[in-house]
Amino acid sequence: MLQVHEIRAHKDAYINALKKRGLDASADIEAVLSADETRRATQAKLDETLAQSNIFSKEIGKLFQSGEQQKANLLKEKTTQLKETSKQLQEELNTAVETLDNLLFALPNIPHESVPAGTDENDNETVFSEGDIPTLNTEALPHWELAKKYDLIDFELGVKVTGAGFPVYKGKGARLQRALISYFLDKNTEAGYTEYQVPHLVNETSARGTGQLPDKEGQMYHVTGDDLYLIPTAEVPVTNLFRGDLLPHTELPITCTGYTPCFRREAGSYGAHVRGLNRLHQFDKVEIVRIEHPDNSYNALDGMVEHVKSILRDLKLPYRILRLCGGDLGFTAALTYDFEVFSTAQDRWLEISSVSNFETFQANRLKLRFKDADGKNNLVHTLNGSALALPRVLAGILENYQTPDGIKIPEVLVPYCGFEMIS
RNA sequence: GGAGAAAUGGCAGAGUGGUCGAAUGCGGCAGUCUUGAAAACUGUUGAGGGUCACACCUCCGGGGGUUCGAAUCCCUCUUUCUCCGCCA
Repeated sequence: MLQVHEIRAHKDAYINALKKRGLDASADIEAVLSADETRRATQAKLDETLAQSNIFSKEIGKLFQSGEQQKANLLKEKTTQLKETSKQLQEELNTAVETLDNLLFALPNIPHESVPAGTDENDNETVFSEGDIPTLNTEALPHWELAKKYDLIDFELGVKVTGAGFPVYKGKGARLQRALISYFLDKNTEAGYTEYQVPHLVNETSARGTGQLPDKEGQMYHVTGDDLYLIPTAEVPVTNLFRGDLLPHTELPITCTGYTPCFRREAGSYGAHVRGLNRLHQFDKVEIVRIEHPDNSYNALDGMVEHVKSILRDLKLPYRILRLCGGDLGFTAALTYDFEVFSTAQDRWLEISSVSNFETFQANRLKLRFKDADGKNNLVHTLNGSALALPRVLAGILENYQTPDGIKIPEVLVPYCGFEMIS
């Protein structure tokens, strides 16, 4: 959520920045400012009324103590009107706050200056690429066929037990997946991230805190019986660990990693590109989260990018890094780098990580602040990224490492797998 | 699931209708003393809104109510603890 007082101070800058998202927000911004105006005016009136009635109450108290009952009763009558007024003003204030909040909730984060203009994924900017794309022979198979051939993943069984998009991993497929999770967690821990195991269901407040609500209401599985949401990413529970905190600046940065399954309804996104592991309702992901001093957040973002690079180098997968354009940027992000692995057999790029700086957008909702060296309280910057998302990495490995004799296991994973080859 | 107890500032812990944003202790910060440190002493030390700055307003788990006035009384929800039952 954007900060009102910032919008008040830099109205035009906000309108301009949002244009990069293809959004003409001038009317919305005006609405915010006028709602804010109303809120403050109402607040001031209410405060005045309460101040007056506080004065009366104190006087009445004194009168009672000195035994001047009659005078006290006289004053009491005076307060009835004030009570009525303050009750009314309180209601007005509540609606004013609600109006303002709803307007603010609807506004996305403002893009960082380096975000390229653009409307969709075609306008994303490739900023880096690395790794050789293997030349496969003509019998090369896409991963869903390899999965079947070597009995690694059973999609039909998942349909039977739950439904489409809930694959069942088995044998060496399950083992390879577990190996990847362990390897990612170890790698992240070595880089200084503290490992967490967190709940896979979150309450509404948490989902609002990181911005999944109200923006992505339909994307999450909602457990209505207990009013909880299945997490779409570990970002939600992990970041919310710190919701409401006021951290000493000496504790920054806070760095976390965690493995969780992720649940996404993916409503309406069926089609040609969702075969196999490409798009699932349940998948595994290892996430990294950083809580940073605002002055350091972009350094930290670069560091996260380098970290993810090193994982992909370890795995020897060909990949590229995109800087998302304004139109493709997520609601809460100021700057996002997407990592894509080239899937040779499918001849297309698969997104396997998304690394973002949210600046104060989440922190504002989370009320997550730090106390600066001079004793002032400020919002932190939050960042997160996948390191990494499992299914498409698995797809990339299966497809790029296939040989006529079977699938080779990337060297770094052999100790975790306990085998070198799937055949 | 049943019965009972509790929730107060960074922590511990007083406060049962007015002068309480809240005693006291610990911790934190600043100072005195000291070559420096410790100890001792002195001062200071919650958050949000609002204002140019003050004033002022709000907050004692959340929400609602009684009252001129609520940390304190009532209702409700949540959480924690103890006991019982059940159980990976």
